[in-house]
Amino acid sequence: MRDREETRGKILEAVGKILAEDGFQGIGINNVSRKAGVDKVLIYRYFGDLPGLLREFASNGDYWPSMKTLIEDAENAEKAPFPLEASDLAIALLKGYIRELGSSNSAQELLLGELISRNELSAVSAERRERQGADLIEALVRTAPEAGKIDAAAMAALLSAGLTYLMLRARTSDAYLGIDIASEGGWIRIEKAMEDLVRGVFRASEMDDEQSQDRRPQ
Amino acid sequence: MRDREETRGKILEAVGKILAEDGFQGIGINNVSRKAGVDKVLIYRYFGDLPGLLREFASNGDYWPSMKTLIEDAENAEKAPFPLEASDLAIALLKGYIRELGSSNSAQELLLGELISRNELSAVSAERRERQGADLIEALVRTAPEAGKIDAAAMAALLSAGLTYLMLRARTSDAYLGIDIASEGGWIRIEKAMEDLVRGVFRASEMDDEQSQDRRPQ
DNA sequence: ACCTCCTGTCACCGGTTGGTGACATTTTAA
DNA sequence: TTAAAATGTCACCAACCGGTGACAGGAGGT
Repeated sequence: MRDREETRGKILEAVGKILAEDGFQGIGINNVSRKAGVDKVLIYRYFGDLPGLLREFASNGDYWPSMKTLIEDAENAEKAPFPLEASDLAIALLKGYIRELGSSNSAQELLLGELISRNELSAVSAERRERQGADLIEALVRTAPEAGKIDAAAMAALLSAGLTYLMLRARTSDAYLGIDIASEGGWIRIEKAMEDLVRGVFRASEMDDEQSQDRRPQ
Repeated sequence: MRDREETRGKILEAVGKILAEDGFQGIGINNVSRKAGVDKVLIYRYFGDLPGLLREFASNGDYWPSMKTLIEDAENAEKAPFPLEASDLAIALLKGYIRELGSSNSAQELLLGELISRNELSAVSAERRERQGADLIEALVRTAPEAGKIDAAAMAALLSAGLTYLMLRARTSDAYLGIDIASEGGWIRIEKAMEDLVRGVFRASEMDDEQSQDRRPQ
């Protein structure tokens, strides 16, 4: 009742809870204070204003699933019987991304919020994820150098963007372009399509190598 | 001043204007009435309530760029010197989609609105576009039957979803996964990546054909 | 001329938003 | 013990939201 840090904690906790339950748009001074069981004037005292609260939440909260485990999982899988091809690694990363994103409502809300408006929370979270994404690409090219021949970043961007959109879309629609994105079966089709696209582009790049230059590296 | 139809027209027109200028979230009774120069009570009289207004607007307005011209353009291009491959047609369609979507702020707002919430407007527009999308896939498979061997719908869904997300994302962010989606150069990379992915998967599907069965159709 | 219906105008409702000033209580330091 | 500073409480603000009731004026039909 008289502990500043505890009160601050309850407020930040409430922000996280609202983000996960009510969604990004539910985050407001009145709603947060109500959910935290705290007078809203304390929010102003401790965080300045709403943007300040969001800024604080963005830099402290662990609202985004760790991409580190995603990379580690994929790199561990690389130590499988025979070395994975770049395509396998890329596919593993993208499938991991689907899994992580699909299981975190907060992450989905955050991504949605980033689309809707620029604000303190979305700016910080976007910037943080941007860094993680760069790490991901870097990890891909590092462990599978042949991925460097193609514009892996642009393809990863396009495919992960597609997966992201379909994930967000499934929240309000059942179908997209005839695909039943609300069902398990629809997502199996999407994963398969993603897999075929990735494999196809790597195989095509190999073919081009054989045609254009006779000696192949390694 | 005493013409019901004219007033109705001004109201619907204002909805379209708000959609294009202020965005989806700006559509509200008070805002519409202000923009239309009409007392808001008339909106209630002529359209019932806000959902009713949106329903009316959704079924009358031409807020979505015509996909028909998109298909026709692609099919006319098919009458080029030598018949286009399925991959060329698919790429042409997707590039057309980028062009159409990129030039229509209303369309972008509508897509954003569909992500945010289910309401009368987003429901109708989503359903209408769903039909157009099915036409698109149908046109693709019709003019290029070899596309039927792969899950063209799932791939089209994934790729167009990716393009859509990046387009919406560019409204609030400058970069995505290191790609500068706010610049022309970034979009050239994205288009190129999309092209490589599509070509790759078609070529891979041809290779599989040659391996699995010796006689190829046509 | 009368009455009715339709169009348009205006003031108002309860509820929400982000934000502030004044004050009581508690904790801490001198 | 006393004074200052931090913490918590409450009432209030203007601006907005979607929605409604009452009323004025004009048009058409009888």
